[in-house]
Amino acid sequence: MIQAATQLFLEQGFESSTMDQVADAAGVSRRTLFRYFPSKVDLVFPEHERRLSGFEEELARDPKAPAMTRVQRALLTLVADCEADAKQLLQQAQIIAGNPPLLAAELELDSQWEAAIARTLSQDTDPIQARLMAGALSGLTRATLREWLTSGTTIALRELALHAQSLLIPMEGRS
Amino acid sequence: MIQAATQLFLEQGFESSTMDQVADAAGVSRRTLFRYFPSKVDLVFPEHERRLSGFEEELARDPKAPAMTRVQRALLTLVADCEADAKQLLQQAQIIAGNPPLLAAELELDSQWEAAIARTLSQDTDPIQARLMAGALSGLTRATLREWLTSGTTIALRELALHAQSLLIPMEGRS
DNA sequence: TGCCAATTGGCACTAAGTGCCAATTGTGAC
DNA sequence: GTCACAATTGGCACTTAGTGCCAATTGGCA
Repeated sequence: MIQAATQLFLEQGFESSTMDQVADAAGVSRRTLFRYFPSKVDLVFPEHERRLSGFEEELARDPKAPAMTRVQRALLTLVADCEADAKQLLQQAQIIAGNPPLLAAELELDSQWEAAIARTLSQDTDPIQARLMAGALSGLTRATLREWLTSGTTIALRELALHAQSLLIPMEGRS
Repeated sequence: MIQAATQLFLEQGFESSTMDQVADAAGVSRRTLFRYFPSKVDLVFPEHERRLSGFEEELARDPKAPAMTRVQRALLTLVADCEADAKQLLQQAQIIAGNPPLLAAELELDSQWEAAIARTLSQDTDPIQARLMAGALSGLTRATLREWLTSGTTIALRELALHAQSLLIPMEGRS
């Protein structure tokens, strides 16, 4: 279904494709389509849940290390995960481009990273401070991924992410 | 219309209030309501446009000063503007609470600040760096405002905003 | 083959949002 | 006052996302 939807969205845009069309293209009834994807936007972010739980696993790993270190590591893993799906994410970006509701949906999904980061950082520090840092880190990472995507995924994502982190955590272990 | 809508949303929730009800309560036809507020969510963020243009004016003022200084100043002005509307923003937060589509809409509006910041910072620095910093700053400010709102607007917003900025721009003129 | 559970499909319904045109209201000229 | 004109408002019909309900189909298994 995702494949059919993606193709349709790329061909004629997200707004102008109806769920009827997607259902037809996927060879399934409209009702069934809605059972798998409760909303139309869910068709655009199929990998999100998997990526988020991978991110949270990485945050939980090695719990004796400082929270900030784990967060940095998890963000780098997340970014590497995105890099592996470059092609799909580029398509996704193309579908989203200039579509306010989709953009909004993406931001909301991103904010789940922020919440996970905040939870992790709270283990080591004052919760307020933790949430502020989480806001900055997720904003930074969002911007990093956006740069990477608008470059057509040509720039070195990991290097950019490291650079971004250095803006917030001035001096830290570089390899 | 906004008043009628706000009251309805607070009483029975955003989802379960229909545009028909809002139109009735506002003493206007459904069609007219949609002319003033093209979408239901627009009823929840009536001050956004005004606040955004105030923010952009502030960014443009005193153009000879360093871009980062202007951004910091504009964010403090924005925050002060929010503080002046505390009551309304608290209601807004209550309406939004736990409502994914509204949350998403809010994030999308916030991302316009980010874009404005990025444009301003680009005047002084490398655009990529500018957009990364804009992501961090807007994430930080979003988190700051969220803290303030979840505290019931009891904490000192300006102080928290200054503290937040100090996370990203370690040492800078404090008053 | 017959039974049971799970998946799928059909149908009717609500509600957001839009286009179109008629009705109403306001405004200035005379 | 009233006529003409423009702008605002309202009514209506339509599309589409999303949901609830129940019947039909499918798949596994004794």
